[in-house]
Formats: sequence, structure tokens, C-alpha cells
Amino acid sequence: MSVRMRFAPSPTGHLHIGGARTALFNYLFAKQQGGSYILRIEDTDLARNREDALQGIIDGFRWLGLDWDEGPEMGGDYGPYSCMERLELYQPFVEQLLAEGKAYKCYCSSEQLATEKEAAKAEGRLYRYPGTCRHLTEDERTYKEKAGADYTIRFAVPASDLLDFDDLIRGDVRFTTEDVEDFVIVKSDGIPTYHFAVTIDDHLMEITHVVRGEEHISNTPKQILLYRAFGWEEPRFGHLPLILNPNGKKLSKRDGSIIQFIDQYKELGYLPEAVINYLALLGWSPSDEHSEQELFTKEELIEQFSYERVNRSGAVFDPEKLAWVNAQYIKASDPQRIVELALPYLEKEYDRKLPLDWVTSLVTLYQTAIQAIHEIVDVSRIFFQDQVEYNEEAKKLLQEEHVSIVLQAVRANLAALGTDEYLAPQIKKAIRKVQKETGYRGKQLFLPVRVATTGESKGPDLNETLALLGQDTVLQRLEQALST
RNA sequence: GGCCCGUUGGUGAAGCGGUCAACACACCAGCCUUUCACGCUGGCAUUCAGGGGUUCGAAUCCCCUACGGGUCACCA
Repeated sequence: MSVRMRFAPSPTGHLHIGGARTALFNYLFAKQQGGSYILRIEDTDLARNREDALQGIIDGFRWLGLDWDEGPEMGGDYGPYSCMERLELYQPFVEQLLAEGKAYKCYCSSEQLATEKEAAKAEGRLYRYPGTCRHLTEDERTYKEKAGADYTIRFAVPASDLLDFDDLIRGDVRFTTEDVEDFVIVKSDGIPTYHFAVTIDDHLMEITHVVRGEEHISNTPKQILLYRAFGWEEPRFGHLPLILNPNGKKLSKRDGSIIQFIDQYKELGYLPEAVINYLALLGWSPSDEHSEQELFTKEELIEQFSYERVNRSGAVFDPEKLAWVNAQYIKASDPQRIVELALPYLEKEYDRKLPLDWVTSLVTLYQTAIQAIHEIVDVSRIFFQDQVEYNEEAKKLLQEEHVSIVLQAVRANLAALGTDEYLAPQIKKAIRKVQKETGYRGKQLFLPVRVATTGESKGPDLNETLALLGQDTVLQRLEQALST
């Protein structure tokens, strides 16, 4: 039987790193096994569905390169691929359960249930739905029915029974039916709950492996109960460790401690292959002969991935390591690609078109210095300012005794260069000459020049910087510094 | 609180009964570059949450305790 796996998000918001990581760990295995990868939308919560969320998720998937074989925009033989389009498909299964006495109508209102819960809580008891409507007499039932009371449909959980499964990552996990109450499978608005829809969908779509976050581990017994009620073969289940924030807590949507949405990383200028690479390492590690490798192409990940090597404990998301991975990819990239990615940031910042060859030189200069593309803006400010701003530290440095001697000599030597000679190699020679003339070298020589022309005490290769700045600008800034 | 899952350095982790516990990020130091960054080299867990076992031998197997996390919805 061929492997079929799915990622089934609810369209409630942007694709976040936890979801993307789950999607990835499904994708890698499906691809490795030559199976199918399905994207399905779990949109049974009308109140929380958001119009643009699906598009956001699709965009995120496309950007990350997680191509799906079936699902939105792709179609497939097992469609449709969202619950709300599948509503009529669930109906017969609900009726079957009802007819077989494996499910029943529950007329308890949510207010009533809430009150019972409150009471239980006040008494320090833990509340579990007592099965009130399960034991209704025929009369009571018809009465409620006649009154037109709203109802949900609950699954009648059988008496004590072992509910265990062999988790792909954790091995044997066991619950008993005592642990689960008569849960709702159809809400009072007639829409199935997640538990119900997901198992019907997984079965109908012939999903072979259900891999999701650890928060679903305690939902698994409910789904197993459903598979058993229908006499269906269960898929393999697997539960991924949680991604934690720096405080060791599960990420919540509003957690401000880290950037957690995929589109935000895109906007900041992270490369999709870097995000994939980092996410893969969050919970998974390569085996022996690759144990020291940190950088993996998607193809390598597909080849090497295995659930046996997925960690069982939660992983703290480390933005610094992600940044490092991203920097590795930026450095290794074709400069042309980085230029194309960087150009929009610069043009937006300065609201004008910039000459491509000049930007190419600029970006190339900084390619090894940035960890994300957006940094190009901050780092290259000096090339866009009319005047250099000297901060206190710079001013102090420029006051040092030898500085004016150095700067005057530099100015003279650079001014002596013809316009067509004003290139990095010639500039280098000119500065070397200054060293001979003044006797100053190293830091004493370079720092004043850098500070005078850029206002910064650090930056990329000075000769290249001066060349790109242009002769007029450099001479003018040296002038400015000398008169400060 | 019940149930479930987990616990190797600040972080990601390797390790799967046998010399001094890989590697990477971060951090620190040095080298390189006539400057900064990049890069390179070195340092950074006498110890694997704690305590008991089992064993000639345990981070690795068993038990207990502690701690952390997840979940207990007409949300997914």
C-alpha cells in the first residue's frame, strides 16, 4: 500500500513555524516513501475561520517549496479537500452510528453544561460529561424532540477498554476508555467536530500515517474509538515534540518573544531553504555518518529523514541559530539572486529606482555580512546619506592627534587619482602610499578613514567601500571630517 | 487535580552496556585580513534532574522521587 500523508490545518491564521514544521515532517516522509502528500483544510469551526487564511497557508507552502499532490488548487481523486465542502459525506456515517446505538443525541445546552462544570470546579471535582442524555427514556426523548430542542450528537464511549497505539515516535502509548468522556461528534449547528471529520476524512482519503503535534496525543484515543466503531483499519499515528518559546512554553499565537509566522520570515528576507533546513533540525537529527552535518538540501532531508531519529522532548526555538543557517545560505548563494532579493528593500526604503549594476556592487559587498536580506538597508545607510553623521564616539576618534595628518594625506592621494583610476585596487595603492608618507598603519590608518567617510567604525572592505562611495563623496566627507 | 509525554552544557543535539560524553549555535581567547566583518584555530558538561537497584562495568536497562510540558470544549 502506498504511503499517503496529509497536513490538515484549520484556516484560522497565518502559517506558523509549528505548523510548517509539522507539514515538513509529513512531507519529508511521504516523499521519501514515494507516497502522496495531501493538503486538506479543517474548517469545521465557522466562528474562527478566516477568509484570507487559506491563501496565506497556500502562499506559505509554495514559498517553502512544500508542494502537495492533492488539495486546494490541485484537486485530486479524494476531494473535495475541505470539511465544509464534504458535509454531505459525513451524514451517512453519523446516521450509521446513531442507528447502531454507538452515538446519541444530547439535548444539554452549552449553558447547562457550563453550569455543571462550574459547580464541579467549585467543589474541586473534575468534571466529565455524565452521559445524561445517553440514558434518556423514549418518552423524554420524544418530548425533547417535539419541543424542538437543539441537540448535539455524542459518541457513546464503551465501558472499560484499552486504547493503545504504537506511536511512530514514542512507541507504545496507552489510554483507557475511562479517560474519555462521551465526546461530541456533531455540533448543534449540524457541523461535525474536528475529531469526527478528521477521522472520516483520513479514512476516506486512505491516509496511512497521521503525524501531528504532541498536543494531539490525548485526542488520539477518541479517534481510535471512532475507527473501531466503524471497523476501519487505523493509520499509524505519530506525535511530534512541541516547539517551545525561549521560556520553555508551547508557542501561542500571541507570543511576542519570537517571530513565529512563515510570512514574516519571508518579509525579513530569510531564504526558504534556510527555514526548511532549520525547522528540520528542530526535533530531528541526522544519523551517524551525517551526524556532524548542519546544512541540508531538501533532497538530502528527504533521503535521510526518519521518525526514529525524531526527538521526543520539546525543542526551544533558537532565532540565532536560524539566523546563522540563513547567513550560510546567503553566503553560498549566487550574488545575482541576493541582488534581486535585496533590490526591493532598498527601493522601498528610498522610494526610487536604483541602477542595477551599482546595487550589484553594493549587495555583493555586504553578502557575507548580513544574516537576512532586510539587513541590507541598515547596513548600507552610509551610501544613501548626503552628509555623514558622526556620533560621540566617532567625533572623539576624529579628535585624535594623528587623524588630521592621516586624513589630509589620504585626501591628497585620492584627489590625485583620475576619475577612471578611482577603483578599489588604485585606492588600495593610494592608502599604502599614505602609510609610507605618514608612518601610520593598521588601525591607526584605517579607522580614521573609515570613520571619516562612513561615520562607522566597522564595515566591509574599506577600499571597495571608498570605490563604491565615489571619489567626489569621499573627498567631500574627508573635508567634512577635517573641519569637524 | 486526572490522564499522557518528557528530562544530556545557555540553545539545538549525538550517544543506543565498555577508554578523557560527538557536532552545531551562542559565548570567550588567539590567528588571518596593513581596520571591522568573513574565515580559521583553540576554550567552554570530572558529568548526563536526584536517589536507589541490575551488572565486572550505566548517560545508556529497571524502580522511585523531583521537576518541566501537553491535555482535559458544541477549538482545531
